[in-house]
Amino acid sequence: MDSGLTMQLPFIEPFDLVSTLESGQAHRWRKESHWYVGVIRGNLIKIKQGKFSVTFHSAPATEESIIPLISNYFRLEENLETIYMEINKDFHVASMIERYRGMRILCQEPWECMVAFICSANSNISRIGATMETLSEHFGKPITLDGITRYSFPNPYQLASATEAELRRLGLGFRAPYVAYATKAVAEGSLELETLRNFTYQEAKAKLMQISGIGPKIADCILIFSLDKLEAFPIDVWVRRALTEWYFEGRKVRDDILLQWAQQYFGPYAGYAQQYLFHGRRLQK
DNA sequence: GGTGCACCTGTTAC
DNA sequence: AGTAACAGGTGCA
Repeated sequence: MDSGLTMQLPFIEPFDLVSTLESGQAHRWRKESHWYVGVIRGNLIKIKQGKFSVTFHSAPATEESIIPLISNYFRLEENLETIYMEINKDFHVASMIERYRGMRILCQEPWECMVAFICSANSNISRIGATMETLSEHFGKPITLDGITRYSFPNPYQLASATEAELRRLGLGFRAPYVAYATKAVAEGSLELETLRNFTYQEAKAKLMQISGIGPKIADCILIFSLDKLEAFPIDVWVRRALTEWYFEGRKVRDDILLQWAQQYFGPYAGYAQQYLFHGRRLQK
């Protein structure tokens, strides 16, 4: 029953599965005994990290066939040590790197990532996950693995069958019209998310912010967590606290100024610095 | 061009 | 148990 495929650690060092999955990037991973269970692009995945290896099971795709997808999702080909050297500008970052060594930025499916972060506005981690699960159960397709059943995240056409009123009933609140509108834009082809990968950071961000419900913070989340823009630097309440307390002597500084400063200070991998500062500052509350 | 406030409603904090 | 404040922001006055 536990005869899954094993990946050896040397291949992916450093790697911290728990920090990666519990740092607020993805919202559908659930702990089931010693496994993390979630869905990646229509595949139900069980994954756990031992001392020397990472083990996973999958369905419907076989473990062997899904290695490239897993590798892409966790950015295993990325050299973290190089990135650490780039962003390690001071003892604040250094201590977070030391504490969460191996935490990786995920590469998620842009469409799902966009919906999740539109739903994140003025909400909380727990509720965002519940919302994503509700959408999946209502509009996705069931997938079963080792007796566990979860649902795929609905594609744009599946979710387009939901009316704004229905989304409100499912608990999206004031975000319902935003999700409905963004879904329509993707389903109709006026917003081509995958194309944004070829845009510059600024161009892609401007394009995303044309969508009602997507402001600078949510645009940056979509860009860093699904579109390979590692210079994106989402400024939420925790990052704002970390930056102003640690770098601006507690002064009140506008977000656009903070963003400009952070990208200049941390460089092309600023987004990685953001993730470590965010995670560290949020857990120390 | 910058600032302040309402927004749905589930969680969390007394 | 019951109530109030808050929550991974954004759009609009």
